[in-house]
Amino acid sequence: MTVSKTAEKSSEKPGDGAKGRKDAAEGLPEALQLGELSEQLGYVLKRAQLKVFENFLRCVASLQLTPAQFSVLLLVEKNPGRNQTEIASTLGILRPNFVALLDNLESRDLCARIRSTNDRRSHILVLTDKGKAVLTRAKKLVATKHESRLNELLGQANREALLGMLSKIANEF
Amino acid sequence: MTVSKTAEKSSEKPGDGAKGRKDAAEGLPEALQLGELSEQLGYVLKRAQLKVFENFLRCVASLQLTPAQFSVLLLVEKNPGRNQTEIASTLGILRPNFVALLDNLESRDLCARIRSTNDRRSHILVLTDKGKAVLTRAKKLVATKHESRLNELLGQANREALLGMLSKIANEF
DNA sequence: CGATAATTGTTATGGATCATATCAAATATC
DNA sequence: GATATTTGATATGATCCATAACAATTATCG
Repeated sequence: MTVSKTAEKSSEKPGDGAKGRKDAAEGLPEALQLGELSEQLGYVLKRAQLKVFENFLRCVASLQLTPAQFSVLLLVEKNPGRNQTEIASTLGILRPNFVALLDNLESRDLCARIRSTNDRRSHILVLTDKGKAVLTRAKKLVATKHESRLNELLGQANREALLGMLSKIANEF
Repeated sequence: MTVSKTAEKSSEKPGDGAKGRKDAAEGLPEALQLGELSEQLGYVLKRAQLKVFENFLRCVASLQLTPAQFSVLLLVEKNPGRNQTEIASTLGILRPNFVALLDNLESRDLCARIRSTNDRRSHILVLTDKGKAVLTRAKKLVATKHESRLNELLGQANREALLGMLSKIANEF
């Protein structure tokens, strides 16, 4: 967390090598220099992602939804009748790891597995009434508390540009 | 990983609800609709971050460096003489988890722990000669193969704008 | 048709990452 | 000098990510 605090005042020299500089006597904590790190795409991307997830969790804390769970609900709502493999793979989740995630949503009566009639191997996924209601509330919370935060921070135009560039990276990098 | 691959060999169908429609006869794979998911900041951020880390690993594969290890080397080079707690905390790494990371770098003779003379509790961190050489090569690989990829994809101006917005999110969200 | 291959959901499992509690040694504080 | 704090370290658990393997079902094709 305490990362890019952007070096406030480096009045003194940073590295003291091995010979002494009494910190307690001098007082200044002396922030580190990030240097080229702040220009590294991966570094800044990861930090931003952590902050965004953290904020997301706070915003929907009342509904007890993680970003992954929210994305599953969104995708199932938009594509009702798909099976586990389809939903999981489009989210980049491996099938084995998707089982526990679904178990959780199903145990909370947000989502249901239904045996397909034309392929009795697969489980068709649908949202329950409660799942739809929770998702609706989640969308509202995310829109008003989470995504709106971006507009305040970047402005509408920049926000759209950012999403566009990130999508491009996600798809074409 | 296999997310936005736009459904290659999935011989499935879209929403068939519970009643059957034979897919094998029809043919079309019919990709899922991402819907609002593609507008979710967290979703697209995470996907982009995974792609970028993946690409980073490929680019510096010859040096066997992870993004985290690279960031440690960069920060120690820029701030020689700092101790483990300082380096770890500015990277957002908890002290206990930083130990194994450092053990690795030290075992490969890229970094060294030196007992501080004025505080014999702390370990001063410095890069070894080999560490400096490896970091120099890593920087070159990252600049020419990794970061340059962004310019090709977004252009110089957009790349800078992207980094600026991500930094803002990382610091102010 | 029937033997074989492939798919679906699942379990088991291991690795990597992340967080907390705790400890000994050294230092700071009062 | 007694107590508290800091530093690096260990142990441990949670969570996430990836692979192998399995039973049930379906597809393939000889």
